[in-house]
Amino acid sequence: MSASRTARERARTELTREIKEEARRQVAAEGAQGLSLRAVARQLGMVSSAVYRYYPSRDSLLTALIIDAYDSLGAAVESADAGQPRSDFGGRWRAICHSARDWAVAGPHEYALIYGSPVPGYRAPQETIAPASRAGLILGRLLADAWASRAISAVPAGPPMSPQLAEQAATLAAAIAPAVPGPVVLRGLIAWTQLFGMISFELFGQFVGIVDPSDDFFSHAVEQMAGYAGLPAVTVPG
Amino acid sequence: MSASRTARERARTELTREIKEEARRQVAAEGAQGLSLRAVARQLGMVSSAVYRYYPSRDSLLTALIIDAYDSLGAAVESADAGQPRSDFGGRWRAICHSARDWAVAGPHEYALIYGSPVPGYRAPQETIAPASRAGLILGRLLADAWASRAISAVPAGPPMSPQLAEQAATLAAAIAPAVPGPVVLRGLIAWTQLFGMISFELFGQFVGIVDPSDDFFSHAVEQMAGYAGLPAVTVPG
DNA sequence: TTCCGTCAAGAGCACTGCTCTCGTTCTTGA
DNA sequence: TCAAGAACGAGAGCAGTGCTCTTGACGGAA
Repeated sequence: MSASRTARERARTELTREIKEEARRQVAAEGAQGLSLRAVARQLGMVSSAVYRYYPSRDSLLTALIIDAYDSLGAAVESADAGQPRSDFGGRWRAICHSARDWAVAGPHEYALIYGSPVPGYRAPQETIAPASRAGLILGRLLADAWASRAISAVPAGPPMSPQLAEQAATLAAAIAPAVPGPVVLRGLIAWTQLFGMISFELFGQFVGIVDPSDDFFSHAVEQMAGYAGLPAVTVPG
Repeated sequence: MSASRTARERARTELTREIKEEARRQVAAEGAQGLSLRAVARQLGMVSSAVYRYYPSRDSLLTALIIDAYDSLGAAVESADAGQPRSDFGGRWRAICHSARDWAVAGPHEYALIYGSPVPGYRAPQETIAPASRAGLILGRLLADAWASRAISAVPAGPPMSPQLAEQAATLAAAIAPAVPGPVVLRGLIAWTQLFGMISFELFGQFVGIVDPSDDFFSHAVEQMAGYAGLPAVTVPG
């Protein structure tokens, strides 16, 4: 009842953390498939049923790991973005892309956890959507900054948008990049899907025998998509 | 000894096929995780150990399904491409993209099988790489046709390629799109990764609350990437 | 001190992939 | 034609899984 919690509460939060960390180790080593509650319990010197006092099911433990993974990626992207001059929009875009890829390559199983195929009967719970959008928010802020300082000025010509798509783009802009026109936001989203398509292809083996290693291709594509999204490219502005 | 095989051989190929089909049903319904050799055996009225006479392991059965999935996707893309006038390069690109997406949406679990995270300790065997490249070959042929008929003429300006990337692009061009310059092939590959990034995002729930439904966004992005890759867009040529 | 809630432990259920053995059946070569 | 041998289905069994239930001990609050 004092300022510090009771011994029981401290033990509880401590064990909850230890279980999650051991689970993360297993996922990092073997993938989500290799996560076994019994193995976690064994490693921690407890019996399997005891783990259920802390996580009601295997899925809930997996959800905790998913949230952590989203957060970890978001933090990596955030710090990469923050490491660039705020007005160097091309540099920020490159930093964002490369930090996402580096994060994924460093922990492919954790990447697969969030951007791979969803696990069996798993449905993303509500608690995951906020952390999931964290990385995307950085891109939105970059677009907003670039637009506000007129680094992106001309609304690109392109095929006309359907009313539904225009509304979706407006809603998305309002959520992550206020005042940025729909077409610009859409270009950003297209570049975003290209980025993660590329990371997935690399990590899931689709580039083997095509572009392997794919470092140079990645950098090249990031540069190309910067230009496509209206952000200044590295040397050749057009 | 006659022209037709023995009864045993016929029974064997028949049962092999039935096992695979039942397995495909299970994967389509529950995902790869839900594939159980015992359940397959039960459904076919045999004992579980008998299945091992036909597929030496669960992974080998999964590999057979993966090959079939690649082939099925390849066939869908091929027929969509063939359904367009050979010189309508924009139409062929759109048909390829939409057929790939339609195929994926119709069987999301089969899509996840080949473009999702690889299963546990699974390493893609040699037999999968040929079927895996089938869909990509169609894109290569499209690029080659478009280039040969000068529908793509100007080699796009862009950031310089590293020697390694240039060599990779040349090798790739030689394999799937002879005579097409590296930068054009690279643009095609970037558009290709964007396409599958988009399909994965849609199927794996990353578009929920962003662009949902994503039909219009998909069509829009396909159009944009057509322009990016140098293929004629639907109405606005620039 | 009493007493209730939390806890670890263990047994147990239903399931999995996979292996081994045991008869039976089909195929092939002499 | 007939026997050797390969292929086959059936069953038991092993080691592992997620999860549930009960039991008994312990800690913290009244």
